[in-house]
Amino acid sequence: MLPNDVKNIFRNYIREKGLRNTRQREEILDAFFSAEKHITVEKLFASIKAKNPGIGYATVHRNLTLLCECGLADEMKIGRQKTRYEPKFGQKHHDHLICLKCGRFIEVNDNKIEKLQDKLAELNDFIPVRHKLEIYGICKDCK
Amino acid sequence: MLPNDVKNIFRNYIREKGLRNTRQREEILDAFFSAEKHITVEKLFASIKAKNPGIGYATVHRNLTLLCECGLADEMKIGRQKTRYEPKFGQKHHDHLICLKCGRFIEVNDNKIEKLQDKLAELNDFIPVRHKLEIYGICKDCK
DNA sequence: TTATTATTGATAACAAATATCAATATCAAG
DNA sequence: CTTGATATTGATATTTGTTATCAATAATAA
Repeated sequence: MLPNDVKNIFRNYIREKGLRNTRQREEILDAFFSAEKHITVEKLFASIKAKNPGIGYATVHRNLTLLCECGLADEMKIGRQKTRYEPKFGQKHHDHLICLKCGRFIEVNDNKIEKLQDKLAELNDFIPVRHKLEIYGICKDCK
Repeated sequence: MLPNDVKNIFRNYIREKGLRNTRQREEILDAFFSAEKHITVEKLFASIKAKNPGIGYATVHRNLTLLCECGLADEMKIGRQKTRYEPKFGQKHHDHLICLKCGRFIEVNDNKIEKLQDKLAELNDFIPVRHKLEIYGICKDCK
């Protein structure tokens, strides 16, 4: 079961934007937060369709976009793979170690690196807004 | 004019692989290293076509891939934009500050960050191979 | 010079993301 | 609770960027 706060953020966003809540939206929200992290539209669609064969691909896609807009998801494109979506709620920003063999994502965080990044930006007269750090390599299980 | 070393790397790679050199390949190599950095296939194609209307899109695309293979180019995908190619020769690895307003790329490097990344990987029993750091924000001209 | 075969250029095929649209569902207002 | 306006859905078409196909051509070694 997912935290009520998540549902509230979602419902409030919908209300504020003058959108409407639907059975499908709730379903997609639930499924997305229970599913594996870094999921593709295709996989999420399949998992929802298993319980509700009526669901449409476009609906899942559209609502993942909506989740990104309201800050509950992050879109990530890795190389030539299809777009993945990562649920986001409360948790701190993190970077990724990505295994070149098995494709596994490991979430990591290093405050020193973050600070140095800000310094690096400042040095270039650049106002940092967000960043993305991906380290590609071989994970411990694939060594 | 581009350094002879670049041409030699290219020609040697072609020879070693049992490929053949062509007028188009030389043209694309020249154009790529004279063009703006982080160029798309489309733009490079257009700029070559201006001088040589006979050139084909597929040829440009194929040979950018070839340049990546021989280490003279890097492919980069930013968000939902089309793939960009960055000429690479001699220069050290670098990261990018990317302006959210004008789209400008600023190349930066920080040795401390690189070292901390290696440490971070090691901490997770992960062998780093390469990485990508992109800081998105507002550049000094767009403030 | 010739034979072999890699390359080219035009275009088809492909895959993922996005747009279209008639049918349906939501929800505010009465 | 009903109703009307209109947002959403689901199926599918379209678009977009990338990659594959293939006959004609061109590069290289013998």
